[in-house]
Amino acid sequence: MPAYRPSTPPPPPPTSARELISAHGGRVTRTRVAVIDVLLGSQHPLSHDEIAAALDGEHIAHDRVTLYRALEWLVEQGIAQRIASGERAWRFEIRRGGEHRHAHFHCERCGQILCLEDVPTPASAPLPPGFAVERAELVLHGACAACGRHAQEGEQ
Amino acid sequence: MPAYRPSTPPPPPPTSARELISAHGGRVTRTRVAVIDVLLGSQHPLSHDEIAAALDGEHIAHDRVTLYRALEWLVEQGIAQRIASGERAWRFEIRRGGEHRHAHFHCERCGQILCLEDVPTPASAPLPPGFAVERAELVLHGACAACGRHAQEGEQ
DNA sequence: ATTTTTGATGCAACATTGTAGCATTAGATT
DNA sequence: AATCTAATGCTACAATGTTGCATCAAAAAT
Repeated sequence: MPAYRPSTPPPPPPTSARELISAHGGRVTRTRVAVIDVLLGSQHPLSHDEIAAALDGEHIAHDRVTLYRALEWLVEQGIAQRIASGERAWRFEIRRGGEHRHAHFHCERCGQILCLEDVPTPASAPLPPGFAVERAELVLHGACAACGRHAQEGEQ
Repeated sequence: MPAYRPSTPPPPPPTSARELISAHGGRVTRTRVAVIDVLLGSQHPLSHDEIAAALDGEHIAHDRVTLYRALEWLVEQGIAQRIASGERAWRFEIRRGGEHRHAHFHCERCGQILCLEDVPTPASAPLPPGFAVERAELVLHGACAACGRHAQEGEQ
Protein backbone atom coordinates (compact mmCIF):
# COMPACT_ATOMS: atom_id res chain seq x y z
CA MET A 1 0.00 0.00 0.00
CA PRO A 2 1.79 3.09 -1.25
CA ALA A 3 1.37 5.67 1.49
CA TYR A 4 1.90 9.31 0.77
CA ARG A 5 5.53 10.15 0.49
CA PRO A 6 6.40 13.80 0.87
CA SER A 7 8.99 13.78 -1.94
CA THR A 8 11.52 10.99 -2.19
CA PRO A 9 14.61 11.81 -0.09
CA PRO A 10 17.56 12.22 -2.43
CA PRO A 11 19.90 9.20 -2.33
CA PRO A 12 23.09 9.85 -0.40
CA PRO A 13 25.74 11.12 -2.79
CA PRO A 14 28.06 8.23 -3.57
CA THR A 15 31.28 8.55 -1.64
CA SER A 16 34.46 8.52 -3.64
CA ALA A 17 35.31 5.16 -2.10
CA ARG A 18 32.15 3.60 -3.53
CA GLU A 19 32.83 5.16 -6.89
CA LEU A 20 36.41 3.96 -6.91
CA ILE A 21 35.36 0.41 -6.17
CA SER A 22 32.59 0.05 -8.71
CA ALA A 23 34.60 1.89 -11.33
CA HIS A 24 36.99 -1.05 -11.06
CA GLY A 25 34.24 -3.61 -11.36
CA GLY A 26 34.35 -4.69 -7.72
CA ARG A 27 31.56 -5.13 -5.24
CA VAL A 28 31.07 -2.34 -2.79
CA THR A 29 31.53 -3.96 0.60
CA ARG A 30 31.84 -2.64 4.11
CA THR A 31 35.50 -3.51 4.53
CA ARG A 32 36.62 -2.16 1.18
CA VAL A 33 34.87 1.14 1.68
CA ALA A 34 36.23 1.49 5.20
CA VAL A 35 39.79 0.64 4.18
CA ILE A 36 39.78 3.18 1.38
CA ASP A 37 38.40 5.83 3.71
CA VAL A 38 41.11 5.12 6.25
CA LEU A 39 43.84 5.26 3.63
CA LEU A 40 42.43 8.45 2.14
CA GLY A 41 42.45 10.02 5.58
CA SER A 42 46.10 9.22 6.30
CA GLN A 43 49.10 11.31 5.42
CA HIS A 44 51.47 8.36 5.50
CA PRO A 45 51.38 4.72 4.48
CA LEU A 46 49.71 2.37 6.94
CA SER A 47 50.36 -1.24 7.84
CA HIS A 48 47.67 -3.90 7.95
CA ASP A 49 47.80 -3.62 11.71
CA GLU A 50 47.36 0.12 11.77
CA ILE A 51 44.43 -0.09 9.40
CA ALA A 52 42.82 -2.75 11.56
CA ALA A 53 43.25 -0.50 14.59
CA ALA A 54 41.65 2.38 12.73
CA LEU A 55 38.64 0.24 11.83
CA ASP A 56 38.35 -0.89 15.43
CA GLY A 57 38.42 2.73 16.50
CA GLU A 58 35.41 3.42 14.31
CA HIS A 59 33.68 0.23 15.48
CA ILE A 60 33.68 -1.23 12.00
CA ALA A 61 33.64 -5.00 12.30
CA HIS A 62 36.16 -6.71 10.08
CA ASP A 63 37.95 -9.97 9.60
CA ARG A 64 41.73 -10.17 9.52
CA VAL A 65 41.84 -12.21 6.33
CA THR A 66 39.21 -10.12 4.60
CA LEU A 67 41.29 -7.06 5.35
CA TYR A 68 44.35 -8.68 3.81
CA ARG A 69 42.30 -9.56 0.75
CA ALA A 70 40.79 -6.10 0.47
CA LEU A 71 44.28 -4.61 0.47
CA GLU A 72 45.47 -7.17 -2.06
CA TRP A 73 42.58 -6.24 -4.35
CA LEU A 74 43.23 -2.53 -4.03
CA VAL A 75 46.84 -3.08 -5.05
CA GLU A 76 45.87 -5.32 -7.97
CA GLN A 77 43.49 -2.65 -9.18
CA GLY A 78 46.11 0.04 -8.89
CA ILE A 79 44.00 1.94 -6.38
CA ALA A 80 46.59 1.51 -3.66
CA GLN A 81 50.24 0.59 -3.60
CA ARG A 82 52.37 -1.50 -1.31
CA ILE A 83 55.56 -0.20 0.20
CA ALA A 84 58.30 -2.36 1.66
CA SER A 85 59.20 -0.16 4.57
CA GLY A 86 62.05 -0.93 6.86
CA GLU A 87 59.94 -3.16 9.07
CA ARG A 88 58.65 -6.60 8.27
CA ALA A 89 55.09 -5.64 7.42
CA TRP A 90 53.93 -4.06 4.21
CA ARG A 91 52.48 -0.61 4.26
CA PHE A 92 49.77 0.68 2.00
CA GLU A 93 48.85 4.03 0.60
CA ILE A 94 46.29 5.29 -1.88
CA ARG A 95 47.77 6.17 -5.23
CA ARG A 96 47.05 9.82 -5.56
CA GLY A 97 47.36 11.78 -8.78
CA GLY A 98 48.08 9.14 -11.35
CA GLU A 99 51.69 8.32 -11.86
CA HIS A 100 53.24 10.61 -9.32
CA ARG A 101 55.58 8.37 -7.39
CA HIS A 102 57.38 9.77 -4.40
CA ALA A 103 60.07 8.46 -2.10
CA HIS A 104 59.55 7.54 1.55
CA PHE A 105 61.47 8.19 4.70
CA HIS A 106 61.81 5.50 7.32
CA CYS A 107 62.86 6.56 10.80
CA GLU A 108 64.91 3.74 12.29
CA ARG A 109 64.34 5.04 15.80
CA CYS A 110 60.55 5.30 15.98
CA GLY A 111 59.66 3.23 12.93
CA GLN A 112 57.49 5.93 11.42
CA ILE A 113 57.16 6.11 7.66
CA LEU A 114 56.74 9.42 5.93
CA CYS A 115 55.93 10.38 2.37
CA LEU A 116 58.52 12.62 0.77
CA GLU A 117 56.24 14.26 -1.76
CA ASP A 118 59.08 16.40 -3.06
CA VAL A 119 61.43 13.52 -3.73
CA PRO A 120 60.50 11.67 -6.90
CA THR A 121 61.55 8.09 -7.49
CA PRO A 122 63.86 7.82 -10.47
CA ALA A 123 61.78 6.94 -13.52
CA SER A 124 64.56 5.31 -15.46
CA ALA A 125 68.04 3.94 -15.07
CA PRO A 126 70.68 2.24 -17.18
CA LEU A 127 69.69 -1.41 -17.23
CA PRO A 128 70.96 -4.53 -18.92
CA PRO A 129 69.28 -5.09 -22.30
CA GLY A 130 65.89 -6.73 -22.14
CA PHE A 131 65.06 -5.47 -18.69
CA ALA A 132 61.87 -3.47 -18.22
CA VAL A 133 61.19 -1.32 -15.17
CA GLU A 134 57.58 -1.00 -14.09
CA ARG A 135 58.03 0.96 -10.90
CA ALA A 136 60.72 2.09 -8.53
CA GLU A 137 60.87 2.26 -4.78
CA LEU A 138 63.14 4.68 -3.02
CA VAL A 139 63.33 4.57 0.76
CA LEU A 140 65.61 6.80 2.78
CA HIS A 141 66.52 5.47 6.20
CA GLY A 142 67.65 7.58 9.09
CA ALA A 143 66.38 9.61 12.01
CA CYS A 144 63.37 11.90 11.87
CA ALA A 145 63.42 15.35 13.44
CA ALA A 146 61.84 14.25 16.71
CA CYS A 147 64.12 11.25 17.21
CA GLY A 148 67.21 13.22 16.21
CA ARG A 149 66.36 15.78 18.87
CA HIS A 150 65.93 13.15 21.57
CA ALA A 151 69.28 11.65 20.71
CA GLN A 152 71.02 15.01 21.06
CA GLU A 153 69.39 15.68 24.42
CA GLY A 154 70.35 12.23 25.64
CA GLU A 155 73.97 12.85 24.73
CA GLN A 156 74.31 16.07 26.67
CA MET B 1 107.18 -35.34 26.07
CA PRO B 2 108.11 -33.31 23.03
CA ALA B 3 108.70 -35.89 20.32
CA TYR B 4 110.64 -34.99 17.28
CA ARG B 5 108.60 -32.91 14.92
CA PRO B 6 109.87 -32.78 11.37
CA SER B 7 109.27 -29.06 10.98
CA THR B 8 105.99 -27.57 12.04
CA PRO B 9 103.55 -27.56 9.15
CA PRO B 10 102.83 -23.97 8.23
CA PRO B 11 99.45 -22.84 9.47
CA PRO B 12 96.85 -22.60 6.73
CA PRO B 13 96.81 -19.08 5.36
CA PRO B 14 93.89 -17.28 6.99
CA THR B 15 90.99 -17.00 4.61
CA SER B 16 89.56 -13.56 4.16
CA ALA B 17 86.42 -14.69 5.98
CA ARG B 18 88.46 -15.53 9.07
CA GLU B 19 90.29 -12.24 8.83
CA LEU B 20 87.09 -10.29 8.43
CA ILE B 21 85.59 -11.89 11.50
CA SER B 22 88.47 -11.49 13.88
CA ALA B 23 89.18 -8.00 12.62
CA HIS B 24 85.76 -7.14 14.02
CA GLY B 25 86.46 -8.80 17.34
CA GLY B 26 84.22 -11.78 16.75
CA ARG B 27 84.88 -15.45 17.22
CA VAL B 28 85.66 -17.42 14.13
CA THR B 29 82.96 -20.07 13.96
CA ARG B 30 81.92 -22.57 11.35
CA THR B 31 78.64 -20.86 10.50
CA ARG B 32 80.07 -17.36 10.27
CA VAL B 33 82.89 -18.44 8.00
CA ALA B 34 80.56 -20.43 5.78
CA VAL B 35 78.02 -17.64 5.51
CA ILE B 36 80.63 -15.11 4.51
CA ASP B 37 82.03 -17.50 1.93
CA VAL B 38 78.59 -18.06 0.45
CA LEU B 39 77.86 -14.35 0.30
CA LEU B 40 81.27 -13.62 -1.21
CA GLY B 41 80.60 -16.21 -3.87
CA SER B 42 77.28 -14.77 -4.93
CA GLN B 43 76.67 -12.07 -7.49
CA HIS B 44 73.32 -11.13 -6.02
CA PRO B 45 71.83 -10.75 -2.55
CA LEU B 46 70.66 -13.97 -0.92
CA SER B 47 67.84 -14.71 1.46
CA HIS B 48 68.25 -16.64 4.69
CA ASP B 49 66.66 -19.56 2.93
CA GLU B 50 68.99 -19.48 -0.02
CA ILE B 51 72.01 -19.26 2.25
CA ALA B 52 70.76 -22.24 4.23
CA ALA B 53 70.35 -24.20 1.01
CA ALA B 54 73.88 -23.29 -0.03
CA LEU B 55 75.25 -24.55 3.29
CA ASP B 56 73.27 -27.75 2.91
CA GLY B 57 74.73 -28.16 -0.54
CA GLU B 58 78.20 -28.08 0.92
CA HIS B 59 77.18 -30.36 3.79
CA ILE B 60 77.93 -27.71 6.36
CA ALA B 61 75.77 -28.38 9.39
CA HIS B 62 74.02 -25.30 10.70
CA ASP B 63 71.17 -24.23 12.90
CA ARG B 64 68.40 -21.99 11.59
CA VAL B 65 68.59 -19.60 14.53
CA THR B 66 72.37 -19.49 14.50
CA LEU B 67 72.23 -18.56 10.85
CA TYR B 68 69.85 -15.71 11.62
CA ARG B 69 72.17 -14.54 14.36
CA ALA B 70 75.25 -14.81 12.18
CA LEU B 71 73.57 -12.62 9.56
CA GLU B 72 72.44 -10.17 12.22
CA TRP B 73 76.00 -9.90 13.49
CA LEU B 74 77.42 -9.36 10.00
CA VAL B 75 74.98 -6.51 9.47
CA GLU B 76 75.73 -4.96 12.86
CA GLN B 77 79.42 -5.07 12.05
CA GLY B 78 78.86 -3.48 8.67
CA ILE B 79 80.31 -6.51 6.93
CA ALA B 80 77.03 -7.26 5.20
CA GLN B 81 73.88 -5.32 4.52
CA ARG B 82 70.22 -6.19 4.50
CA ILE B 83 68.00 -5.43 1.55
CA ALA B 84 64.22 -5.28 1.65
CA SER B 85 63.56 -6.88 -1.67
CA GLY B 86 60.11 -7.22 -3.13
CA GLU B 87 59.41 -10.41 -1.24
CA ARG B 88 58.81 -10.88 2.43
CA ALA B 89 62.23 -12.11 3.41
CA TRP B 90 65.32 -10.00 3.84
CA ARG B 91 68.21 -10.52 1.53
CA PHE B 92 71.85 -10.11 2.42
CA GLU B 93 74.93 -9.13 0.55
CA ILE B 94 78.51 -8.46 1.48
CA ARG B 95 79.38 -4.79 1.50
CA ARG B 96 82.02 -4.51 -1.13
CA GLY B 97 84.24 -1.50 -1.61
CA GLY B 98 83.35 0.68 1.32
CA GLU B 99 80.50 3.09 0.82
CA HIS B 100 79.58 2.19 -2.69
CA ARG B 101 75.82 1.74 -2.56
CA HIS B 102 74.05 0.49 -5.63
CA ALA B 103 70.44 -0.04 -6.55
CA HIS B 104 68.77 -3.42 -7.03
CA PHE B 105 66.44 -4.85 -9.60
CA HIS B 106 63.60 -7.11 -8.55
CA CYS B 107 61.98 -9.25 -11.21
CA GLU B 108 58.33 -9.63 -10.30
CA ARG B 109 57.96 -12.68 -12.51
CA CYS B 110 60.75 -14.92 -11.26
CA GLY B 111 61.52 -13.16 -7.98
CA GLN B 112 65.21 -12.83 -8.75
CA ILE B 113 67.14 -9.93 -7.28
CA LEU B 114 70.00 -8.40 -9.17
CA CYS B 115 72.61 -5.82 -8.23
CA LEU B 116 72.66 -2.80 -10.49
CA GLU B 117 76.25 -1.83 -9.92
CA ASP B 118 75.96 1.10 -12.30
CA VAL B 119 72.95 2.64 -10.63
CA PRO B 120 73.90 4.48 -7.45
CA THR B 121 71.40 5.14 -4.70
CA PRO B 122 70.83 8.85 -4.26
CA ALA B 123 73.05 10.08 -1.46
CA SER B 124 70.94 13.07 -0.53
CA ALA B 125 67.50 14.54 -1.03
CA PRO B 126 65.54 17.58 0.09
CA LEU B 127 64.20 16.66 3.51
CA PRO B 128 62.20 18.42 6.20
CA PRO B 129 64.47 20.21 8.69
CA GLY B 130 65.92 18.00 11.39
CA PHE B 131 65.82 14.84 9.33
CA ALA B 132 69.04 12.90 8.84
CA VAL B 133 69.51 10.25 6.19
CA GLU B 134 71.84 7.40 7.01
CA ARG B 135 71.31 5.23 3.97
CA ALA B 136 69.05 4.91 0.99
CA GLU B 137 67.52 1.91 -0.71
CA LEU B 138 66.51 2.02 -4.33
CA VAL B 139 64.73 -0.99 -5.82
CA LEU B 140 63.50 -1.10 -9.38
CA HIS B 141 60.67 -3.55 -10.00
CA GLY B 142 59.81 -5.03 -13.35
CA ALA B 143 60.64 -7.92 -15.64
CA CYS B 144 64.12 -9.25 -16.24
CA ALA B 145 65.33 -10.13 -19.72
CA ALA B 146 64.49 -13.82 -19.45
CA CYS B 147 60.97 -13.26 -18.09
CA GLY B 148 60.23 -10.49 -20.57
CA ARG B 149 61.16 -12.85 -23.39
CA HIS B 150 58.88 -15.60 -22.09
CA ALA B 151 55.98 -13.16 -21.88
CA GLN B 152 56.45 -12.11 -25.53
CA GLU B 153 56.56 -15.70 -26.71
CA GLY B 154 53.42 -16.50 -24.75
CA GLU B 155 51.55 -13.62 -26.37
CA GLN B 156 52.25 -14.62 -29.92
C1' DA C 1 10.12 -7.59 -6.11
C1' DT C 2 12.05 -12.21 -6.32
C1' DT C 3 15.25 -15.14 -7.80
C1' DT C 4 19.67 -16.20 -9.37
C1' DT C 5 24.48 -15.77 -9.81
C1' DT C 6 28.88 -15.50 -8.10
C1' DG C 7 32.22 -12.24 -5.88
C1' DA C 8 33.39 -11.55 -1.33
C1' DT C 9 33.31 -12.76 3.35
C1' DG C 10 34.48 -15.07 7.71
C1' DC C 11 36.27 -18.79 10.01
C1' DA C 12 39.89 -22.42 11.03
C1' DA C 13 44.00 -24.22 9.84
C1' DC C 14 48.42 -23.67 8.05
C1' DA C 15 52.89 -21.47 6.17
C1' DT C 16 56.72 -18.40 6.35
C1' DT C 17 59.91 -15.56 8.52
C1' DG C 18 61.96 -14.07 12.39
C1' DT C 19 62.90 -13.72 18.02
C1' DA C 20 63.51 -14.92 22.93
C1' DG C 21 65.22 -17.79 26.66
C1' DC C 22 68.47 -20.77 28.32
C1' DA C 23 71.52 -24.72 29.08
C1' DT C 24 75.65 -26.24 26.68
C1' DT C 25 79.70 -25.89 23.68
C1' DA C 26 83.85 -24.33 22.02
C1' DG C 27 86.97 -20.10 20.57
C1' DA C 28 90.07 -17.32 22.57
C1' DT C 29 92.90 -15.96 26.49
C1' DT C 30 95.56 -16.67 30.73
C1' DA D 1 95.58 -27.15 30.81
C1' DA D 2 92.35 -24.27 32.99
C1' DT D 3 89.32 -20.43 32.52
C1' DC D 4 86.15 -17.19 30.67
C1' DT D 5 82.43 -16.06 27.98
C1' DA D 6 80.79 -15.39 23.16
C1' DA D 7 78.20 -18.32 20.27
C1' DT D 8 75.68 -22.17 19.51
C1' DG D 9 71.72 -25.18 19.20
C1' DC D 10 67.77 -26.45 21.08
C1' DT D 11 62.57 -25.40 22.13
C1' DA D 12 59.01 -22.36 22.24
C1' DC D 13 56.92 -18.38 20.72
C1' DA D 14 55.65 -14.12 17.89
C1' DA D 15 54.48 -11.65 13.80
C1' DT D 16 52.76 -11.53 9.27
C1' DG D 17 50.58 -13.61 5.63
C1' DT D 18 48.01 -17.42 2.88
C1' DT D 19 44.84 -21.36 1.69
C1' DG D 20 40.52 -23.88 1.59
C1' DC D 21 35.91 -23.90 1.94
C1' DA D 22 31.16 -23.25 3.46
C1' DT D 23 28.24 -19.22 3.74
C1' DC D 24 26.53 -14.65 2.70
C1' DA D 25 25.10 -10.78 0.24
C1' DA D 26 25.91 -7.29 -3.87
C1' DA D 27 24.63 -6.93 -8.30
C1' DA D 28 22.27 -8.80 -12.27
C1' DA D 29 18.58 -11.28 -14.34
C1' DT D 30 13.95 -12.62 -14.34
